[in-house]
Amino acid sequence: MLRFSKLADYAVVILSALQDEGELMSASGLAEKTGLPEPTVAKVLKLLAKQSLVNSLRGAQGGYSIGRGAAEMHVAEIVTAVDGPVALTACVEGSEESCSFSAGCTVKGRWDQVNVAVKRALEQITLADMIAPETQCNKLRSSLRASERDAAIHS
Amino acid sequence: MLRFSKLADYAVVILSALQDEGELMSASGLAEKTGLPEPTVAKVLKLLAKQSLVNSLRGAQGGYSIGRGAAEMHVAEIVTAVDGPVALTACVEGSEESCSFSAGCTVKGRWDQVNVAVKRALEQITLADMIAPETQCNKLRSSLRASERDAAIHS
DNA sequence: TTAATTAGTACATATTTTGTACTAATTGAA
DNA sequence: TTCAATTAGTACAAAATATGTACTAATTAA
Repeated sequence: MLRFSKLADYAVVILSALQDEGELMSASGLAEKTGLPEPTVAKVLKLLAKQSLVNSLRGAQGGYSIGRGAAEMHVAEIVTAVDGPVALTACVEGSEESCSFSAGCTVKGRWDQVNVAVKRALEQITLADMIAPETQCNKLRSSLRASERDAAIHS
Repeated sequence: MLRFSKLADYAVVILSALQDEGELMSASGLAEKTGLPEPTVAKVLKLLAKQSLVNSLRGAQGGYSIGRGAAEMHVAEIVTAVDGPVALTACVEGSEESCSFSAGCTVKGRWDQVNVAVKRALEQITLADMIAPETQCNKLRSSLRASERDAAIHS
């Protein structure tokens, strides 16, 4: 099925809420605003803070603020921050654990290009795209045009 | 982490083996050739057959053959066949189950474009790309043959 | 010093994936 | 016709993973 974890979903919702607010917000405040369970929000925020996608401020009156503009924040980063690096199968180059069937394996290391392709796709969509309605359609249309061009060339 | 299931990995290995052989092969034969456990191979083949990525022939002397040329078989199809449709989160348009937090959710349905982008990326890579003309094994074999020839000539 | 707040870690539960087993249906051949 | 080989379909136990929660430590403004 190839899916992201729910945490990635939450992360986007939380970042969106944070950006919407614009100012420092506590984890509990964000939980209230988003309607997500507080411990989960806290967990996601910690993960995002580790990658500097949000700035954290400890202590009383502390809280979180968004780390950078929504247009400069790629989906790839967000997903990676909460779910770890994009590595679609065990059979990727550089992976420590070699699969036990490698002897007869004709596609060893070939998932690499798939990884790269997916990663690239995720890098071309930003948080801003996910929040703003117009940008989304425009981007879709233009990438559709691009792939139609490609198809025309290759055929 | 965003990963494919192992089944998708196996599917590619099996299809590759099937294509390499070129003729009708039984599930057990493929299991032997690939080194994968037989029940797993059988399971994958059933899933692939359902989507016509392999042709199945029942009965004695039956088996599986590849459904179409490797260059016409996209990774997207293979992954979809074994893992189900690409649907990265519950929050995709058309999804029956609306998430329980949709009230405060500002990114409702926005994962759609991410889905589309990933799907498109997977559609641009074929089984042929993953097998690649010169696999490591082929390279090894051919260089081995070459050195054997050299040895014969020089002796 | 105290209260508020994040950081880090560990863990029980729920869910999903994985691998296997079993039965039914189909087909070629003796 | 009957048998043996083989796929189709389904169900399920075990393993792996994700999820949500709790707890303790560290930090900081008042």
